[in-house]
Amino acid sequence: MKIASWNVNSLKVRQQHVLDWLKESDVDVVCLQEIKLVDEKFPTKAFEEAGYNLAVHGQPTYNGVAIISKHPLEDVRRGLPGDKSDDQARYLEAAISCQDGIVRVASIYLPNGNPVDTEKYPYKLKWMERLRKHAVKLLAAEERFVLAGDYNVIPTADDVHDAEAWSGDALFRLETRQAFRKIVNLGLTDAYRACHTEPHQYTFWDYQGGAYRKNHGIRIDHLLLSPQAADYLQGCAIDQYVREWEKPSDHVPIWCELELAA
DNA sequence: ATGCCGGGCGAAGCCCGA
Repeated sequence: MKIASWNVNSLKVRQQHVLDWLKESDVDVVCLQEIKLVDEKFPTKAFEEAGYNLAVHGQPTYNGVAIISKHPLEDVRRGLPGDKSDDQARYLEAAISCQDGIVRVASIYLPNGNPVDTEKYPYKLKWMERLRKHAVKLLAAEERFVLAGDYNVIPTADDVHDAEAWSGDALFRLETRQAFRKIVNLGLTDAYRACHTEPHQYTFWDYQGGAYRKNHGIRIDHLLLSPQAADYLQGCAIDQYVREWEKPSDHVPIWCELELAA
């Protein structure tokens, strides 16, 4: 089963990109972030006609996450537990069942957190702690799961073109990396790092200043696997070529393959 | 270079992203 994550930066603008990429990548499941749509405006028909099942947790203008799957979606959960006052659509979870078994998948759009001297940064850190607590609960079930998303976290200096320049940024500052490690160190596997050791592989390049041309990127989109899922990990890749399409998202898809039949 | 792009909203210019 191939499971992907992609921050599309507006599904309205990127709908055809997603349909084209689904066709050629042949992934089973893609977790989308920043769809920037309310549920009613989701292009349900286009994806259903292409043969996909959908779960959507939308919101006007900002945020919004979705899961698009060839296989049926069950036990859909909208929103990250732990704060009833949080109305930002950043978390969606569903169980995907195919003939070789079930994998629980979450689409995550973790808060950016900049500027760090505003309420945005503590919101990010609290959100990460809520995610950690939720991961503890998921792990207790001893199931296969993939937490896929735009984490807005640069895990190490190898995951950014200029670590010095990013040292104070909400995506890279020490507290952020510590909070991320607290999640990973519960026993999750960063699928990309489990399959690749080479540094400076990125999933995001800013639109500004020719960042893509200069390869000034960051690796912030991650697939975190439970031990039960990591046992079946066969490969992981970043589809960087999508960044060269006409009017691209600033993020590219990342996917992993679980060989469930093995 | 915390706004150089690019999107939303809505019809000009501000808010937001990373």
